[in-house]
Amino acid sequence: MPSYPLLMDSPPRSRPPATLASLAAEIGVSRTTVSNAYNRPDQLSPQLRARVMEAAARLGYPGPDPVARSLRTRKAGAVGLLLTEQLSYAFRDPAALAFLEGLTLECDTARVGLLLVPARPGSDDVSGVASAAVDGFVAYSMPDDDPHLHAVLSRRLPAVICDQPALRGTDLVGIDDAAAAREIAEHLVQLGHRRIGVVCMRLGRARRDGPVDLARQQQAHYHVQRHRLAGLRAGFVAAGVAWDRVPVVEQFDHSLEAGARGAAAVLAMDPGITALVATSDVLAMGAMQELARRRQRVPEDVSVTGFDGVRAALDLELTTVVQPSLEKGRQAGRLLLDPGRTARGRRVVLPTALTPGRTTAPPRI
Amino acid sequence: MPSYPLLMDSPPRSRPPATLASLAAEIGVSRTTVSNAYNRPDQLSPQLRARVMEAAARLGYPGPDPVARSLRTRKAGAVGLLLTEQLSYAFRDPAALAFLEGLTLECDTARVGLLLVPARPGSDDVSGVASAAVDGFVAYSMPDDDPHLHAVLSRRLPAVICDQPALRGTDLVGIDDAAAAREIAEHLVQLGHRRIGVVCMRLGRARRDGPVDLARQQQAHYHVQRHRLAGLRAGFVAAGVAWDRVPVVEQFDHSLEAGARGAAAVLAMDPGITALVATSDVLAMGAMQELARRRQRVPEDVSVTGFDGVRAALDLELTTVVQPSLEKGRQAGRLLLDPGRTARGRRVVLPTALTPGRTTAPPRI
DNA sequence: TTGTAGGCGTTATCAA
DNA sequence: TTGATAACGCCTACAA
Repeated sequence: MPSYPLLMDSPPRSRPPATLASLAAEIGVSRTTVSNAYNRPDQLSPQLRARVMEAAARLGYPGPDPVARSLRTRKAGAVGLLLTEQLSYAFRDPAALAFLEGLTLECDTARVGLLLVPARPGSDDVSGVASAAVDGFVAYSMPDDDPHLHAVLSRRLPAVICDQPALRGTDLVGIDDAAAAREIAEHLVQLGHRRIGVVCMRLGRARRDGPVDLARQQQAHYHVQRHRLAGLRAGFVAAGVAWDRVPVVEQFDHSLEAGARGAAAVLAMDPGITALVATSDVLAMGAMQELARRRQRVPEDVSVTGFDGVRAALDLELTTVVQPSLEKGRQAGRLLLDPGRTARGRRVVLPTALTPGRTTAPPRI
Repeated sequence: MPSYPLLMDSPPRSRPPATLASLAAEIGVSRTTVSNAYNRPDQLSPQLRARVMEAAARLGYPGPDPVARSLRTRKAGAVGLLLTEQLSYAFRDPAALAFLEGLTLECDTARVGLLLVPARPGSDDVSGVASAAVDGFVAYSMPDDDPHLHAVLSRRLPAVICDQPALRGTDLVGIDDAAAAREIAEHLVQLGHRRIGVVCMRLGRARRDGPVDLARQQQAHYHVQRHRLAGLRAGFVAAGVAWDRVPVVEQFDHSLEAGARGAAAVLAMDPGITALVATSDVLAMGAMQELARRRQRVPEDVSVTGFDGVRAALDLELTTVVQPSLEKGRQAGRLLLDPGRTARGRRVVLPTALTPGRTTAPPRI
């Protein structure tokens, strides 16, 4: 990597950087006047203001320091976004991206920045949360035992939790995961499926891949997954399926590859399933790749369902539940940025729609 | 939207929020001691520290205020990212996403947050830049006349510019756009193409769609586009192509639809082209959709090329130039966060690779 | 229209 | 090991 220390054209670096006070002294006016020149131009004669600005340019004064201003006004002009994953990871999940897009939309109109706060799942270092200069937080899909989340809550700032977990005293945005999952179960039951398998996303902070027993399903720290599994179980049990015989496989990673691995694990546990339920579209699409490798046709040999309704899944005509991910982001932003924000504990539950595609059909024979 | 003002379980709101000073007074120690309890635990007897923390919990003191700390230490613990588009837009561009991913990777390891600073193309309101509490900025693909960019430069903070524009005194990360574009031209020339059309991205801040004359090509405020067009021109002119006969169509939006419209416009200007060059993969993929609608086969009837090497394009086996978008983000982050940062005006030029796919072939006849 | 002065909450420095 | 003091740079009543 070439590195040319080129000619500096930055202004005289000798003098200490100009401040509002030094600028005021320079032109022989008060600090108030300089402050007003920036924040209340109408409180000033145009000539005086021009003089101030001219001097500012001359001395290289970049305008009032945002940090000092924040300290004084008690406003940061930014909101923090807490993501469960290493930041770079979130950008790989289409549903998370849609959420982010919705949130930024609201931040744009409210004229506030969005601070991405890293929250590595393995790390208990919450300094990123503690040191974030923000007016509030949005927590996106965090497990209920995540220290970063609790660090957010202890900051005593406005907070909106999206998807999970359900905590008293903060605003919530989400969907009815259990009901939506149950619809999937009923759809498959109605088609005639009784022998199924499930691939779900991570249920806790620790890396773990493989079969999940009922206890772990019910104790999952990711409420979304817990509720989706509960919904599936309710739907299938109602149709007489013995849930303890249903292979449920957890995948820590959220990727096509993980979906493929999950499908393989499920098939190893019961090669005779007629339907494979995934708790996300990404996992479902990965599962379909695995089935293709095994020359199993979808839906003739095995039906497959997803969850989320991401673009790629809809293009594939995957049977899935469509949820308004972008709208979730918007609602989270609105709740947080709502100027008349007084009541806490508001809940926004967004609608979902079971969307049958071409990946589900009656079981063979 | 249901909205339940539920039971507040927030602690006593009567008292004014605790501060380091009030906490110190409460337990009868100095502020220094409390500060040390948080920042230099080893400078304290364990018992005293325990007493401090206990009192903090009791009074609901959330720890040192990040803004006040920033003011004192002159460190914000965050970097700002300036994007040319409404934030929500950037999340639709795979190359921008890859860049973002690379940048966040570096921010993660450096333990700093990333502040997304909105910079609407139409707006001249640079208050978002002026009020960003950050230690430095990364400007991603901004036009050279953008007021937000100049606001960044006048903040006198470390700044790294990615892709464009080339400005003395700041660090730069990019690729050799002209050379890469010229390779595309030479590839097509070698195949035998002499009658071509071009769809390019926006060349200025104002919305504009349609044919672009040479003057506008050479005055484009987006350096990347300017250099790519210059590279194409150089390559084709060298082969005897009369550039002023080549239809070049600008598209303000960056989407598949825009690519389709651009292709349509080019074909309207010269239905006899044998190759269509797009200055981004997204535009190229949109153009292919338009060609498909017209029952023009690629590459039999028309060859198509892109630029960027995004995943979807490579899956389609589009002939394109692959550039290391994620690596650009990393390099930008490194340059900015480099602790030994003294020299300005460093330049990092990353390699590109012309990657022939299945969308280019010799012209028919 | 302009100026005075106090304080926002913290940390660095130096002394005890 | 602990404490006193002085900034950090700004905003905003209030007064002139």
